[in-house]
This record gives sequence, structure tokens and C-alpha cells, in this order.
Amino acid sequence: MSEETKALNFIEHIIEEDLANGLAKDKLRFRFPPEPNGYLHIGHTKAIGISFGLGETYNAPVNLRFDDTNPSKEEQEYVDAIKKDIAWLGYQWENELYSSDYFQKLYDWAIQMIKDGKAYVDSQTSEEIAEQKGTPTQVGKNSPYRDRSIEENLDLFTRMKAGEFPAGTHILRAKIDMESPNMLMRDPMMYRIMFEHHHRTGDDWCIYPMYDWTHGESDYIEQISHSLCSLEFKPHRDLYDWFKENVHVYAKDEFPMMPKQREFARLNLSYTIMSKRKLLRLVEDKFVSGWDDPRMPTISGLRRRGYTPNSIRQFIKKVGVAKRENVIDVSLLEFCIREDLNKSANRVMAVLDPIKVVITNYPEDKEEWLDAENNQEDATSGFRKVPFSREIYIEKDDFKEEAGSKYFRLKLGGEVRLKNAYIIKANSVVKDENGEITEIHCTYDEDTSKKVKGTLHWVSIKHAIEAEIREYDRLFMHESPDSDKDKDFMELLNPKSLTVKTAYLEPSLADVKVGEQFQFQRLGYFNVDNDSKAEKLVFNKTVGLRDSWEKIKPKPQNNQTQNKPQQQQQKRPALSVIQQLGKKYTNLPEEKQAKSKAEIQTLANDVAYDDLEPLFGTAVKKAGTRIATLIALKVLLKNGLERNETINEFIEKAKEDKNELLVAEASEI
RNA sequence: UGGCCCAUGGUGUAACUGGCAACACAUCUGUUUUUGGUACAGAAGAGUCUAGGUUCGAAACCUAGUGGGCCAACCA
Repeated sequence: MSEETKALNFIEHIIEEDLANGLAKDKLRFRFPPEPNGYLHIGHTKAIGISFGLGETYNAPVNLRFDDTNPSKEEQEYVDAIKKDIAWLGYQWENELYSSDYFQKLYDWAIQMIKDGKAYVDSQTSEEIAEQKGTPTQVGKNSPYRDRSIEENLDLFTRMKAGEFPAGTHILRAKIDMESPNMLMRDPMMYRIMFEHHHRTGDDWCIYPMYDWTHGESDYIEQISHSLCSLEFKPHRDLYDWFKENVHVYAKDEFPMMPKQREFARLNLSYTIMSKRKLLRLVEDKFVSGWDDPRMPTISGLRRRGYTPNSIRQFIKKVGVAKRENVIDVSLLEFCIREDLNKSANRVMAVLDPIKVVITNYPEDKEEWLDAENNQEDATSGFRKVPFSREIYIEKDDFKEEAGSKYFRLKLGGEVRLKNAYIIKANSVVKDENGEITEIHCTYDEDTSKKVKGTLHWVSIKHAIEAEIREYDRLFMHESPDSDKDKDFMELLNPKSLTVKTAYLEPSLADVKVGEQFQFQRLGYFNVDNDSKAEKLVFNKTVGLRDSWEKIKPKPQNNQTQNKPQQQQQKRPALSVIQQLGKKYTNLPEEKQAKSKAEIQTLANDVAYDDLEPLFGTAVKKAGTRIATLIALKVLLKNGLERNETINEFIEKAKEDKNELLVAEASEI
């Protein structure tokens, strides 16, 4: 709605256009229609964000409607979980509704359609019906029951409802077109018989309406203006419209507006799966502790992991809305949570992988309580006291006996600052019989004004409290575990997705409460897990801090994920580099042109003629690419390639070009 | 043997009825910093899948091709 430079997505464009064409703004109405058969996940937040977000920007009502037409799968538990998650995200629905609220109305309309010859009862088996339906490339055949009389249809259908027939014996179908290229239009099913207890209507019904019939008409009854769903429902749109137009004839006074279905691409996140079925399997096979395991992409999992509603809403905003298949990099999600927590989380000190430091010139019985700032990003957050004493823990990673100048941390003979405390200098180490360092002996200096490169976090050993820390890595090793057709997704699981550690924390954390969030200084953001008790604290690592040291530090062993991108870059074929250089060629100043040219000439030595030839067909207007091709060609010729018809043609054509550089290059041959 | 949808830096999204391809993340440089964080400043990276066409001018419009996705549950 904002009047400023708007970068609207295609759905907003549609709405703006409808508004411009006379749709009253107060007629805008949206809905989010989950089926209560599972937990909501990060993929759903996109749909939620779109519809509820539209409601917020246009100040329009958004209904939460449970699409509960299949009692065999749906449960109240899921209804409750879904409501909780949406509310937690901070969205408010106008009405809490259920498709099952409309069962009677739907039934009445179905009767009307039978009377108008638009629906009929089919009494074949599901196999027979499936066979007659044809395939995407083959048309279907009419059912032998397609031309039953209206009376017979009415009789059968009312008896279906009355429970006179066993499940599977009859269905109600819309009479549309068995030869439609759209399979959904080949006399789709409207009702099936199901003797199942429904979580809301109990045993009132034994026939239940199908999705297409129910969903569209629910939108219609609620007078939804824009019904937004994901791409796979695109083919359903024809049917959505067909049902809608037919019912409109019966109800246009009561329900004047015809809703409009539009489809967007669903969200995919790298290294994670979104299928409810597969997520369920992770739960059932006990690979995770439950739907809310912090590694799960469910909303409840993210919540337990420490993701905030705000961070998720930001994420959805940044992800955008379009119709293109996409895979969002998890780093974007991580950026969003860091951005949020950076402002709000208090900083504390915790050592996850301890090594003991003895400050030899600090008196044994002395202790001091030093001031520590809670959050420098938040002026109101204040200070707390942290205890300092002769023996402290620092991270193992923060000490090396010897290290280069790029290592800012503690090394023998070197100095570092202890955050909120003194500057220490490492003098010697104590080792055990295996040569493992057990203690680092340091001396401290009370002058804290000195400039030192590194600052370490630490914890006084005698004041430290222990806690369990759960660190998480991605659940899958594969970038898109959902789409690998050769492998079952369970094979792609990361066996090291959970690491449990015992950490030492500063004592101010003694009475934290479940859900509280902190930044463990220099390590990352952590929250107090549901399992945490006063006697045994448990923290989850929400996300690490950005770590530029991690990227540059010398790596002891090959890390697969780190090496992969580099390999790809090295493998980049010479020809594609030449093409790229060519693209920019004509825009470069002369000296850079010369440089590019030299580079192309070098690269050309690694190019085979067969690979180069296709470039001769480059569009005329892409002069740069043609120049690069020409330069490379000249190298090949010089290396002994024989001229042929194609080559001559290419050169002649170049000579006639309007681009002078190209002509010049061509003339040199 | 079909129908529909999609194609813009590594990733994701923009570019209003054709007019210098922008923003975010990621990457890389610096500066500041008692977090190798944050903040700030900057850099690199795309002639918009290909080929034709329309036009003074095309990422956008048209045609064809290529590539990807979706469509055959008494699921939603």
C-alpha cells in the first residue's frame, strides 16, 4: 500500500490491479487453510506470511480455516498445535473456521448440481474409475454410470448420505469432460463414503467432500477475495473456477464475490526437508526427539532452538514471492536470527571446551567481582558482576604453544586480554604423560589500558557452574535431500547433527528460565532448553556468531564441505572464462582490454576447436563474445589448426561487422 | 501422442504501461571495537537460457528451441 517506490511481488501487483479496476478495498479478504494432519514447518511460514502479511498491509481480515475433510488423518492435537504456532509468529486471524462448518451447505449445493445434471453417482470400483481416467497424455473414457437419470442420482446420493452403502461402493462426481487435457477436469470426485469419526462433526456424516469441491466453496462462502496457494495447485484452478461458477448461480445474492485463486512457488531450504511425511518418519524412527526437536524445520523445532518470531518473519520477507522454483540458502535464515538476537540477547561468558589457566602471580585466596556490560547494543541492559580468581578456564582453541602472527589468541610469550578483566601473558605449560597440555601458566597485569590484539572469554573455575550444551549441525549432508531420486533421504542424514557437551558458565546464569536467550561471548547465541532444570541446566545453541577466523585459519584436515566450492571453481573450463572475458571486452578501457586479450590467448591453449566452434554462431550484437572467440581462434590457428569453411565464414562475417574492434581483430588474420 | 507453469550475479527477489539491470544474503578489502561479533566504508560478481523477430530502443512483447517443474490418491 505504501506510495513510495514499491517493489511489489506479483500477487501484490494482482491485488493492486484489482483495486484499480474497482474492487473495493474493504472487500479484500484472505485465508490460511491448513489441514490439521501434522505440524507446521518453515515452508508453511511462507504461506502464512503471504496471506497474513497481506492482511496486515491492506488491513484486511484473514481467516484461519482448517481444511478438515478427511477425518481419517486429522486430529484435534494438530489443530491446537497449528493455532499455537501461528499465534506465536504474531499473527491474528479474524475467524477460526472449519471446512466442516460448511458440510450441510456443500451437501445442499451438491443436490442442486445433481438436479441440474452437473453431478452424478458413479458405482464402479476405484480401480475401474482410475483406469477410465486416462493419463496425462491419453484422454479418459466416460463412466457407464455417467448418464444415470437425475432421479436415480438423487436417490443414490441421499442414500449414500443416509449410510445405506458401505464405503467404496459409490461416489459423487462432477460431470465435466473426460477428454479434458487437464486430468482434474475429468469428472472429478466430489464425495466419498467414509464411516469415520470426525473431530468436529462426530458421526453426523458418513460422506465427506473432497478437497477441490470443499476448498473452493469454502473460499466462496467466506467471500475470500484472493485465495493464495502453492504452485502445485495451478492445475486445480480450472476446477476451482468451474465449481465456483456453477455454485454462483445458486447463491449469487448471498455470496456475490467470486474468489480468485493464485499460486506462488513454495519455499525450499537448503539442507532440509519439508515433506510432512518425511518429517514424520524422522520422528517415528526416533532419529530426532520429536516434532519439536531443535534440528527439525518445524515451527515448534525452531522455537525450541531459539529462533524468534521476528527473525522468522524477517526471513519470510527477505525470501520474496514468485513463481520460480527456488532453494533458499540457510545462511539467510541464520542472518535473520543473528540480526535479531544481536540486539536483544545479553552477553555472558561460557567455556565449552575448557583448558585450565593458572595465573601464577594472582594470590591463591583472592577473588574479585568485576563489572561486565550486558549488551553493548542495548544501552538499557546495564551491568553485572563476574568473579575472577587465580584459576580460570579458557577455550582449548584459544591457546597454542606456537602460532603465526595471524593468530590473535594466547600463545607462549604472548599477551591477550581477558574480557572484562586483565591482560595475561602465557609463560609455560604443564603436560601429562601423553603430551597433552593440562595447564597453562600465566602472569597477569593490572594495567588494562594496553593495546593487545586478542580478547578471550573465560570463567573462574571455582565459581563456574556446569551446564549441558546441545550443539546442532544440519540434519542432512545433501543440499536438497528431498530431490535426490537415487537415494532415500534417510541415507543422507548427518550422523553428527547433535553434539552434547558439558560447559562451564559464569555464575550469573545460575537461575535462568526456560526460553531465555543469551550470547555466549565469541561463541554464538544459546537459549535455555525445555529440558533445563535448576539442578541441571541445558542450553541449545541457536546459531553461531559469524566467524571470519574460521575461514582463514589453517585447517588440519580436509573438510569436505569447505573444499567443494573451490574444486568447482578450479574445474571451470577455459572456454567459459573466455566467454566471460568476452562479454565485458568491449566495455573495458584499452589497457584492461589488452590484459583480457592476453588472458584469453593463454586460456585458448586449453580449448579444443570442437568446443570453440559453437561460439561462431554467437548473436551479432554480442560483439565482445565474438571478439574473444576470434582471439581464441587465432591462437588455435597459430597452434596448427587448419582453416575450414566454417572458420572462414566466421572471419568474413566479423570483417563486415560495425564494431571496429571486431573488424580489427578479424583483419589481422 | 498431451496440457499447464517457470527461466535475471553463487542464492533469493526487483526493475510500474519497452529507456543505463537494483536490493538482500553469501564472498572479498579496509576502518572502528575489551567479542576474529556488531557497526561503518568499499570491492568483485549478471549484457537477463539459446536463436530468430517486432522496435530508434527488449530482461520485459512475439515465435521456435533448450532446460527445469507440475498434472493419472475414494489425500490436501
